[in-house]
Amino acid sequence: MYPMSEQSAVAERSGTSADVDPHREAWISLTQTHAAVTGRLQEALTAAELPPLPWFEVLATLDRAPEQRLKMGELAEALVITRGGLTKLVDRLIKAGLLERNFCETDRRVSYATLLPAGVELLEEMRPIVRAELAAAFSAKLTVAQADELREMLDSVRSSACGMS
Amino acid sequence: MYPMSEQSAVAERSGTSADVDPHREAWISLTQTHAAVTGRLQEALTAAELPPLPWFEVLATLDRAPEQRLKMGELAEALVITRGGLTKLVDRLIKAGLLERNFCETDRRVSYATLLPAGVELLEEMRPIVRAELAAAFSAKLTVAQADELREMLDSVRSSACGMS
DNA sequence: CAGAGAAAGTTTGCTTGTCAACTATTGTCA
DNA sequence: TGACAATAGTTGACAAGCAAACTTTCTCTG
Repeated sequence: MYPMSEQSAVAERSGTSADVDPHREAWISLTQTHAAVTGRLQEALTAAELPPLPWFEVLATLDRAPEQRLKMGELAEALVITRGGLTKLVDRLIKAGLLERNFCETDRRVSYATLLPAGVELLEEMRPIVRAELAAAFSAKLTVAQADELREMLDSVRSSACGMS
Repeated sequence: MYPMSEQSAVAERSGTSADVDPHREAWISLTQTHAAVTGRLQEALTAAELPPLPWFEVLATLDRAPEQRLKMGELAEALVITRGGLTKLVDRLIKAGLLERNFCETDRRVSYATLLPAGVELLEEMRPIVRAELAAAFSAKLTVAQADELREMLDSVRSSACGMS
């Protein structure tokens, strides 16, 4: 990915400040890895003529939820996107017949996004592709235990990032 | 972040397939952590009335490069964005007087994005904010050694993801 | 050397998500 | 109770990035 022949030159510049901040290095890796894996997943889904990755995230998140439904706010938080963004995203999935919007009786402000059978069906179709790509990316060089360790570290960082906003 | 009171219910749904795939769990953590930290960085930069995060990434990447300049293609790859996307991004930075576009003598197809003094200046202004946010997110619960370990794991995953495209 | 093909960048059209404003409902407390 | 604040969600305008088509330049082969 990187031009390896120039890597050392890139890294050894006489920078303006004391170089190689381990946090920044870790952050760069996080960013690039996220982008790389996301790209691969997208690519695989497109190649299989399936909907884009955010659709999968919605379906998978709802599938794991208690009644296969979630408040819009909860779903937005789980996907880490804006509420406004989620409204439109859900609109698209509803238009595709995968989801349904329900309104709460006790609190008429809240609305639920509910998974429909067609959504489950599509999810089952997308899952193997996603699973295969993730397996290729993760288990190629990481054991299951390491993957778990990775997850724990990431969760630590996330909790730090979320806590003090 | 998650509604903890319902977490067990969410996790223990009688799913359609054998639940808790460690890879998927790790991937979810990766996604959410990335989004959370990115959000915090954005927020901090906006609060300081500074340009958005992608601008910092461009400046920081060029600053580390040999002559403080990079081919458009190399830069796009380092930032993991499309070349088309980078063209516009660089256009904006040039319009802001932070970068300069140079053309190669020996190969007139390539063009370089070169950091200008104003860009270095702005970078120095942004760096402490970014550094502080990353420190808050990472060093709160991770030692330096752990951060390094995290980076290594992420790099493994990235190399797997990049290798077979 | 000519011409097909590859490579580097840019441009165009479109999708997607964010931000801020807005509506509607609920909670609070004086 | 009644007004004011808080919460949930939606909407509209806008910005940012992607995909694909296109231009230019280089490379390689016959």
